[in-house]
Amino acid sequence: MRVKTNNNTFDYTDYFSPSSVFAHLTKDQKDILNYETVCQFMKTGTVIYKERSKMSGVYYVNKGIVKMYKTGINGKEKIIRFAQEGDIFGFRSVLSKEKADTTAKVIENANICFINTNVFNNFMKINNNFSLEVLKVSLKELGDANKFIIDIAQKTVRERLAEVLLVLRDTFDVDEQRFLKVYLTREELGNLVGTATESIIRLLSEFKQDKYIELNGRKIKILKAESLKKLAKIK
Amino acid sequence: MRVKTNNNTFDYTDYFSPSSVFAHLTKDQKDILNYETVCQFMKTGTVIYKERSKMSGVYYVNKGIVKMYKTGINGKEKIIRFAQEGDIFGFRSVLSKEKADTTAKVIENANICFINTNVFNNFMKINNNFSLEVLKVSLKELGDANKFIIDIAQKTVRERLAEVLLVLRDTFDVDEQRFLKVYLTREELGNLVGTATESIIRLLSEFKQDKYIELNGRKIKILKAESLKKLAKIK
DNA sequence: CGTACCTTTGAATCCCTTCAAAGGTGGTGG
DNA sequence: CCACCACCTTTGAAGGGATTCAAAGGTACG
Repeated sequence: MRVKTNNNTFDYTDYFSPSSVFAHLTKDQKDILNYETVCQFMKTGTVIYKERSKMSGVYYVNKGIVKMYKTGINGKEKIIRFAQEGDIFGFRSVLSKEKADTTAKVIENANICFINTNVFNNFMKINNNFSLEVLKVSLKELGDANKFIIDIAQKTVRERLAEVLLVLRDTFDVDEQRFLKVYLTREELGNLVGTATESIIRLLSEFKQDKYIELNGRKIKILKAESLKKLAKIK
Repeated sequence: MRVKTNNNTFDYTDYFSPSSVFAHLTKDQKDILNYETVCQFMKTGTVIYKERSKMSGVYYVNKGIVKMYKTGINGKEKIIRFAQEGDIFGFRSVLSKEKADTTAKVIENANICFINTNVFNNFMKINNNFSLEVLKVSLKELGDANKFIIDIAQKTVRERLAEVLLVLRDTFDVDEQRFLKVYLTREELGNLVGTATESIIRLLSEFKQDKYIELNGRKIKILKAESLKKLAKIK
């Protein structure tokens, strides 16, 4: 893939992650993909695309973390999902030929690749294995969304926060000191759980007092996963 | 398709709706599908499959309405979506090879068809047009789910009910007297909106007093769609 | 070293749930 | 055809979880 350098030239570097959907392309198709893909460094806070914008292609996370969120009443955001190394995003809009229904924003310095709609759609058309793999990704997202709907509809904020912490651990893993490898502001946690920032703060400090978690600024360490699981009422 | 009769023999009847995903099969594939499909009358209340059951195929609604719901805390249900004439359901679990994540229950006398996993998966494998069409359906469901998540996270129950009424009208249309063509119990409306039955009752009677809607038992007529839209804060 | 943003705590308010109880409706079987 | 039972609808009242507003303290980064 082509990676933009500071002086606007290109370097040709790594291939796509073997766990990404692109692993299911043929050798020739991978070559085309690598040639057609343009990657770019983006620092935390960069907006990749906005809700209701027209999409001209799909994105691939080569490195870093991106949050996808929808803006609701009073400009309050709801984080729908994250994309990290090896994930693609933006394909829902491209495939359904609709405008973006979320905003994508970098929350950890990232290297983001862009794949043109034509290139992507062509792969979808000519490579059934590939399109089935993309289908799998969207089914996974659909399953997650369904699960979240019942959680937010029926669980308390406390239960949802406990569950979100466990999900974050499974999604982003932990570092050597067992801190979650994703650093969210209290507000972002609220936007993820679907509650007010203040509620997150109160509950986090409650979890800390109960020794379920350890806090260090935005870094969170889960101490008692089992207790959180019970609290979250996870079956 | 084969339709089971009372004395356990089969009648061969109608083809699939031209608006269904199966319209994208080839003539030969349609013949196979029609031969392999078994349809059956099911009356209101019939459970087609339960959450966590192993799926052996996908379903097609030839007639009637089916609700898909998840059971949460205290056995309280959350309706995730409906399937009506021409819709397929159960494919998420079949394709992702997972157990069902919802229960499917008939809420209006229905004729439901069953298509074996092998048959369905084979079509997915050999007919790219077809699999892209199934992808489209799941993308639609994903878009709806994402939209619902922000609604339930940020809107009040009143706003959500107003929106749900409008969505029901768009989904099921109205009869000659302009009543919604779907009859839900107050409890089901609650399970759809994500609130208590009593809240639905209070709000419906409020909407009625405000002349936004007309009620006749379970039949609902929307009188002022624009007012409901404004109330629902729909962009 | 100052500004912008994030975090924390307190207090008041409210939307919604829950519990309880009564009234209504529809369908089934005698 | 009517009675009875199961289920659904309605209304009232109390209680609580969560939001909102406000204000102060903390932190990071240019």
